Amino acid sequence: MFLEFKKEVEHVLKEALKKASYDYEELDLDLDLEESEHADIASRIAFSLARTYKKPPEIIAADIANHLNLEIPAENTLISDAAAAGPYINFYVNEFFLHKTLQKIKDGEPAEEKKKGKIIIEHTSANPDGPLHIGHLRNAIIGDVLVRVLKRAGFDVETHYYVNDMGRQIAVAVWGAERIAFATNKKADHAVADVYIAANRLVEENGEFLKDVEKLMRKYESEDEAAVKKYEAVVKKCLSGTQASLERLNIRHDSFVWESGFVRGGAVEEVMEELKQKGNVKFDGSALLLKLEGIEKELVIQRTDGTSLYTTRDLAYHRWKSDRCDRVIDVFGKDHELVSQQLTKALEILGVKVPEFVIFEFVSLPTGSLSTRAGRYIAADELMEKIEERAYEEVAKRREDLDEGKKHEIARKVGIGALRYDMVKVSSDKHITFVFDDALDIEKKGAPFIQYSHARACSILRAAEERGFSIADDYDASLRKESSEKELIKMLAGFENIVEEAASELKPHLVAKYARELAESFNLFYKDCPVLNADEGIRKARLVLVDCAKTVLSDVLDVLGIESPEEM
RNA sequence: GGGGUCGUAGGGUAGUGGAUAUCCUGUCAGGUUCCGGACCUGAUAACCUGGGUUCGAAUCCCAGCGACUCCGCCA
Repeated sequence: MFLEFKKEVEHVLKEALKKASYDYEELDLDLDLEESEHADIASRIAFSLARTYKKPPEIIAADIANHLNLEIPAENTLISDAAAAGPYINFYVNEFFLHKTLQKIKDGEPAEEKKKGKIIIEHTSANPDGPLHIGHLRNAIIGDVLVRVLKRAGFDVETHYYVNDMGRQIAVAVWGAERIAFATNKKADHAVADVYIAANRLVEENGEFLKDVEKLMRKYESEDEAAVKKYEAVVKKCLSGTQASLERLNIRHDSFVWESGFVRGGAVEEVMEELKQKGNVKFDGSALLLKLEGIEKELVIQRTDGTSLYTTRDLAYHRWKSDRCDRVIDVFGKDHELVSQQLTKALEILGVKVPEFVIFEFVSLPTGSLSTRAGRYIAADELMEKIEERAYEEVAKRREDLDEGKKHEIARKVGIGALRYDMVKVSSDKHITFVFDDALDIEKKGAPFIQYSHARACSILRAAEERGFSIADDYDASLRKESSEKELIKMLAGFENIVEEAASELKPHLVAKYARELAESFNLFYKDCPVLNADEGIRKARLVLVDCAKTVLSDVLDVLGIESPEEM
């Protein structure tokens, strides 16, 4: 509803500017509208007019305000009032706006198809040689929230997990599996990691083994049947574990795309040939280098022995993706920033539409940066386990009345929710230090705070039903007088706007911030405004509001990939 | 050495040119005859330094300092 309000403000303001003879169009000036704590929307245009018309902005603002025509019948406008406040022109919503906002939420999503095109988004894509750790978790959760935001904003979204099955690391793991048995009592990805780490040690100790590994890699690249079977067994085993972890986090990918497919299908070969023709390439011995504009270092696209490299294979993958959608989005760690630039330049040479990158900064531990080798990492599974345990303690403390199954279910929703919220609430270009105890501290104003508001709303609605109160449309909106109920409705009206913003700027943390503010707003309303104990008229009006708040709280949590428990 | 990102109360964090800088946490002081206190209210306390652009800078530019990171015929 906020967007409709903004449109009307634009219209009314433009009319006033014309009447007051300000040539904003000629001057190519923006109306400079912003949300503000002083008004529902404010315009700062007087500042920019001040220069041209050589008058103080306060005078101009007052002048424009005097020319505003707000004599519109109440059912045709969303504006109640507008006035100059110093150099600003402030606009306020009316009762009809509040009423329409609730009605729209109650009626649900309009059936109109708002197809905005197809997006392929790649995220997580961890090497299949071990379990996910907290670094991957940030990638996965940022990626998943972005997917949900974009879907909600009307895009057709397909999610990819790119499987790096051609690297040396995987080869070591596969080689290791030939001689070391997988532990049978461990989750699949953890069992693979054990073998990989043990194999790594062997290879480091004995140079002969390294040759075996390289032989295996060549066999795999040339599609040797036995090698392919061995690879598939190990990679699929590991991925099954990864998928289980992601599932637990409420994350699912639409498809897993194997890197090797692009080598085997000849796509990599094609890319290299085309780059030779279109790009500025040169040989260094028999290795092939590609000069990229604006990047100091040449990109090696073919090894001396003629085999392909990761980057080349990634180019083939991106071309393939690009043919299948309107926009390509990659969620990459900060360490891939240079790679992303190289990718972009090389794709431009190939005439392929370039991807958009969401780069997130690193996660480190208080003891230093993450390092699988040094054993400085926290496995995602371990973290989820611990946080659910912690959540269970909290639930058990508060809800002795519930049975075990119910308590565990709530603990799972609260624990995973807290984890997900923690990972998206911070802007992705911010480096974060992961402190285990802080993450486990569920008391902070994170997901549980928002879930609690939702549970409260549910609780009121449940009690209303028990007492036989119905949620009806025939309420009297004029009985709504408390500022906290009006503020809450305005917050509800802003939801779609926030989704749009998060989608266009690819900033998932905006949604997290909004969710918290909405919950805050609901809690203030809850404090100020009795619902069930109010007089019938007021009760009716407030029940509708509670119902709508519940809907939006649950919607925003869903966009964050967090479940909304009805009680907790 | 070269490039990039970041620097906001004791710790963490929002805010990409405009009104009194957001929120959490910490510390201190309060609040429930009422629908769930995982809640609410108040106090405390911050824009790294130095220049510049601008009517106006946390925000843009330059320099410095600090943190992290990238600069493989690895992935």
